[in-house]
Amino acid sequence: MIKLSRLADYSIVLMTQLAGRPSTLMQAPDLALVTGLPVPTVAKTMKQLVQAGLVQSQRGAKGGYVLVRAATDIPVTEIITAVDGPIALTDCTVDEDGVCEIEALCPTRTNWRKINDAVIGALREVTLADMTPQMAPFVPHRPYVPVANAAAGE
Amino acid sequence: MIKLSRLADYSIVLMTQLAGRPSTLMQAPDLALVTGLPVPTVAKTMKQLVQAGLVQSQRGAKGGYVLVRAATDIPVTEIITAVDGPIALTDCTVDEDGVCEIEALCPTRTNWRKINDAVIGALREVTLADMTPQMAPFVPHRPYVPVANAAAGE
DNA sequence: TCCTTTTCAGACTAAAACAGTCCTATATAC
DNA sequence: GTATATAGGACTGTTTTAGTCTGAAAAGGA
Repeated sequence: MIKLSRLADYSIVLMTQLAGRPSTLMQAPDLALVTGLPVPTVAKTMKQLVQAGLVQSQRGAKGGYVLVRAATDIPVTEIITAVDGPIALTDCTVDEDGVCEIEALCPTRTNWRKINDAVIGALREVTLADMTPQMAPFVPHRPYVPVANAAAGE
Repeated sequence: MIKLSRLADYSIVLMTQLAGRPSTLMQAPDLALVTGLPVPTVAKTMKQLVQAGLVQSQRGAKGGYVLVRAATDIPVTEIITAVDGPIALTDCTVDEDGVCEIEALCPTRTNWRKINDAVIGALREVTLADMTPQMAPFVPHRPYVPVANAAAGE
């Protein structure tokens, strides 16, 4: 079914949120609120994006996340790779010298690489900016209420 | 990591074997021998290729499998789809009307479809013939020995 | 300086997807 | 009629993945 992981999907959505509000520090709970994703999942994903150097983080009070580069400079391949690892349709295409145990019987290896490159090429054409259409004008201040209190308040 | 399933990979390998010996009836054990794959796995994969109409099967003694069309007429997408189902990078791209629960918050859906089409386009360029380079000239008659006997023979 | 807020790092658990195997039924050739 | 092959489906074990949780580190403000 050739699909990318759900986390990679999330990461694109999160990145578009950051892209829609350039130079605005957004915190994990904010992003969770805006995207509808659970906070821990957002945190986990953002972690990976920071490590990949796509997002800059600021710790501590008034912390949050910002894009490092402009959205037009970020191909979606880079986001996907950051979360899912290198794009490789088959195991053959991962290493130069195949670890493929049936390599001798698999004359299609070089052709796989061609296909792989074609897919990567198709993905590299698209930037984060292309994925960021109309966007809500600003970050709503979040009416964040701890669950326990919220339940008690009802 | 955007990868196709191992079964899809196998199916390409198996198809190239059939493509290399046009109009030759090959049996599951033969294909297993040539590819190095276990027989049950070959059988399972061939089953799906037959159902997809890519391969014709003949039951009974002297049975086996043949390609229905010429290798040049079979895009790899079709093989992959037969085994893995439709190519869909995200769940968004599967249906027309999204079943996506965060659809309202996901303005990237149409853009995903563009990316998806780009990938499919890249894959459609490649036919089975492109994946079938040099091939062993004929089907070796198989020196098939049941495992038990083989062990006893050693 | 201390306390609060927020990210960082890693481990852990549960669930889903997948590969692979096996058994029985059906069709064909001799 | 018997031997040989595929067809169809169910089943199991493994791997991958999603998601959660806990403690540590860093920054801001009182």
